[in-house]
Amino acid sequence: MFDALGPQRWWPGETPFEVVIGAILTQNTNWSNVEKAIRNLKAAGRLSPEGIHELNVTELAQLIRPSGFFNVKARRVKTFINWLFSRYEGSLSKMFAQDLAILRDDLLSVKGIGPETADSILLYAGNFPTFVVDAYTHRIFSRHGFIPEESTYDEMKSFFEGNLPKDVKLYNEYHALLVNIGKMFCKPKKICEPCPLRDFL
DNA sequence: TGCCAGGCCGGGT
DNA sequence: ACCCGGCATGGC
Repeated sequence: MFDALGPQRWWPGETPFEVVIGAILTQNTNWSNVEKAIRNLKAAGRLSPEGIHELNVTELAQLIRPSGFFNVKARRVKTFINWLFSRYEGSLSKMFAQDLAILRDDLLSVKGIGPETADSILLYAGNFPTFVVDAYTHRIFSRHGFIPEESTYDEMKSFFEGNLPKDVKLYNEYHALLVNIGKMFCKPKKICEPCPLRDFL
């Protein structure tokens, strides 16, 4: 895949905090919509833990409106920020100073942060070696018979971590390539025949 | 035009 | 323990 597509410049966030917020906003959402929401936050001078902490949920919801599901996401972002302040004094650096396994469980305890969002935060903002599974990963590998269709998130994560060297750069690039390839060739109700991905896998 | 997007939660069975 | 609807904007 890498030979065919090259490096993906994945998650072009300027700061770890921007990546974290993007990870929540992009839940089941096109990235171009998320970019608009991030631009709004930036333009309003609110793209920081303190900046968001001082907003109420309604104000935040208006700023992130283009990202869709803005009411739920505003609550999720606020919940995360409140948690960040109560647990890590509002500091991502302190948060990322935790051990991987502990921090992952910690993140999963925050309402609105599921396994993919947690792993995205850990890998793309914190540079931890944790593999990110998403809908494309599942679709591509189950359709090709590498994993059962009914695999759980953690089963798939273990599958990839068990078959790949534990390497942050590799995990980063691999997930990015899967998503971008999936966008082109692996839609939910359009099964390509023959599948162009055969050669990659 | 309908389909799709880098999920997750909560309620009903 | 599953299954399923709700959440909502924007691009093609």
